[in-house]
Amino acid sequence: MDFLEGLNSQQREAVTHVGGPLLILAGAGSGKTRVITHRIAYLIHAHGVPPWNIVAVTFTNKAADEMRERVEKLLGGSYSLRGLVVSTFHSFCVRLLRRDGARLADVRPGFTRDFTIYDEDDQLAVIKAVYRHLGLDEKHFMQYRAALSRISYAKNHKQTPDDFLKSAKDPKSRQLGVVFEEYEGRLRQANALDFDDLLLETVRLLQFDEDTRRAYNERISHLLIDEYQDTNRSQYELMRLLTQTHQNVCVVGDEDQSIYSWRGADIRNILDFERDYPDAVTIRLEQNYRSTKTILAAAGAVVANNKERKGKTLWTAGPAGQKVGIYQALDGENEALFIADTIDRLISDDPSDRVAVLYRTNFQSRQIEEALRRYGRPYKVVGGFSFYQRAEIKDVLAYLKVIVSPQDSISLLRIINTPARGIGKSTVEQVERYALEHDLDLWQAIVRMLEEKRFPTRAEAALEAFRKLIEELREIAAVEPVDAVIRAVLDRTGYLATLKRDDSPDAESRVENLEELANAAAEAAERGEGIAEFLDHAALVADADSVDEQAQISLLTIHNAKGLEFPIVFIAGLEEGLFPHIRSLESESGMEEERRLCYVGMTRAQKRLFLTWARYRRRFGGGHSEPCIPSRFLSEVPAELTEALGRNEPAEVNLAAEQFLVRESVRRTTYTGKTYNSLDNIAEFFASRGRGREVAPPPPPQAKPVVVPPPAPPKPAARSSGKLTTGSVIQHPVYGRGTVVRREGDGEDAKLTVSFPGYGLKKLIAKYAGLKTGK
DNA sequence: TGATTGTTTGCTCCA
DNA sequence: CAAACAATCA
Repeated sequence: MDFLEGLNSQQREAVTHVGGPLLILAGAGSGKTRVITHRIAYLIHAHGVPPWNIVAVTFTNKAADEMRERVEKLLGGSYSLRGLVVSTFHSFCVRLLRRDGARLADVRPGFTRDFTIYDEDDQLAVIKAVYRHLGLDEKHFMQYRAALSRISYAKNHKQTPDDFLKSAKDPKSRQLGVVFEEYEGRLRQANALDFDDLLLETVRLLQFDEDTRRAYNERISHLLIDEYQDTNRSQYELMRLLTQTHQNVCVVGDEDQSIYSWRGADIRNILDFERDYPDAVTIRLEQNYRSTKTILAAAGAVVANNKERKGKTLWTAGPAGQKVGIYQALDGENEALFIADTIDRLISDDPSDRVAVLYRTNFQSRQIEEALRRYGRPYKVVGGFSFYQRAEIKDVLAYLKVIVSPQDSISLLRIINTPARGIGKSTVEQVERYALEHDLDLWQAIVRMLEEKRFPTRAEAALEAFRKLIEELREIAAVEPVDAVIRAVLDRTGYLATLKRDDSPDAESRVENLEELANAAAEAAERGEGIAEFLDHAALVADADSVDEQAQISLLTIHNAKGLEFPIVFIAGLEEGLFPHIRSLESESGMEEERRLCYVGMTRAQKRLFLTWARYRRRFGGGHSEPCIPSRFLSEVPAELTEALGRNEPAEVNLAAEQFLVRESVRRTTYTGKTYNSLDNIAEFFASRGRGREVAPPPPPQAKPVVVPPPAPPKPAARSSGKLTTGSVIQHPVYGRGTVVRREGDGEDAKLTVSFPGYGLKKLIAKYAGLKTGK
């Protein structure tokens, strides 16, 4: 096994330098994932390091899975990788706390290893409750999110509510200190940890509990940390605490790609590594294997405007490539149409090219999605509104949380009257008041109040039924696997029945989502996961984990694009106030971070890069357009590396020349219904549009629109749907060819489960999906 | 109590 | 425009 083959000399050095701290400064596209995976394989193979002595930390779960697979592949199956830990910091901490966290109770009273994880929505619910209790409101005091971010900042800087109160000078800060205090109190009472706590409490445990610390130090002989530039203070301390015995820590990062300071990432961690570990060896990877010379030079010129950096020069042996395309659109719609039109042409030329459309904020995806739909081009959106954020999913998960941890009052509040079971606002308030007075969690309060017969008869019956329900579910949970528990929740709470009674398309998709959740649970159960692990997974999945690298067109924020590469990249919305974002304009450091973000975005491109901006953009859906100033980043790209598209070169793209004409036709065809943000919903999209309406046949799919094609309407219902049986091959307007794997019902109303290569299983209603029998 | 309607207000980025 | 909240009515 030769792990050094195909590596350049710096990469080799990074792989083979063993013993002592190592800092790898890896520029964009310099093959750092490759270095890490090869290094792990090398440690195991050449140095006989047992896999269970190695811990590698990555930024996303997906990156972790991939890294593991790549190491496995490198070692060619001749080693078992049992015990090798590759995960995110957060997953690592959760596992550590669940396994060895019992003694944390000594420093965090009430803590048990069954703790719940509070995500941002839960945190918001806590803050809202605290505000309500203190008689504060968002308008006169502070926005919920602002308060949360201040609290998070304080926590990450090792401030307790007490410290905070002591250092508070003005009344507002003092008030916030009280909010902070109560926020922490409520989390403790619920035995819940927020995302900050997961890291912080692990640090505290390791500091306080010498046995655990020693055990982990002995076990971990080699620690590797990816994306080191985005670690925060607790992650840094964790690294220090875990490398006390062996100092074999290898960190890989690039200060030019630090884009998470708002999450506490501290760029000093990487800038000061050599000071923290005086015997550290530093290796620079400066050869880029990803982008063309032009793209690299353009991105480098932008980031060169930053002052806070070590400074490095990336070079590539690759071709010069085409110039960076810059397009000035009239407005957001026109920008989206330009992007869709250009993608359509590029993909028609070379279907193997994958394209990414990157943007600063999620809301920008909407218009681009609409434009792509009009061109009939399937796409995948990463992030935005994720599966686990949907109300129905959160509801069911809240039931699970309450089942596992009765103290979890936030989840309890969520489900106490969902579906409606006669426990109204006033009853809930009564319970809350009682709980507060007697220092109980809500569940305890309910039980006690029932015993003391404190409710009017109607409320009492409802609450008694609720208590029974939860207790029954708990009994089921004690013996049954997760998926069975979810089924029980869906059935016994009447949740599913309530949804099924509702015949809106919305309710229908909710049922499907729940179906999906149950499937996911069944898979988890097969892997031997319990409820707690399933919940952990749901809490720790990231948007970026859902990236589909096969997708031909991906829409995602630049943040989510970190670590990825695409042959063709568009960055949309390069306007002052949007990118750089308005909230970063005030401070120099905020500005520099935006610039790094721009650098990250640009360096995702392998062959072709387009930067677009709009002269007018609407802030809110219905409002009027506001004029925009082109982003400063556009002018930081040297003019000789760019070419203006549209306006001056109608041959290149016809849209600009016809801008106003385009707008006319766009106005007529704009779809004003619900927004859909993922490919999964496209079938539904077509379905709801086709309902009860006469529609013209769609344009031929491959037609090259000169200006803007009419929206691709759904194809008329296939008359032949009666013939569709298991095994039939059909043609879908979006997913292409697929095979029917299951059928429920007959004729036009038949529900089909179809397997589409590249998209997986999709459930379709024959009548609405616009299917044709394929050849 | 709970569903329906009316009104307001708002857009970072994310594990 | 659309979610979130408030107010109103059954």
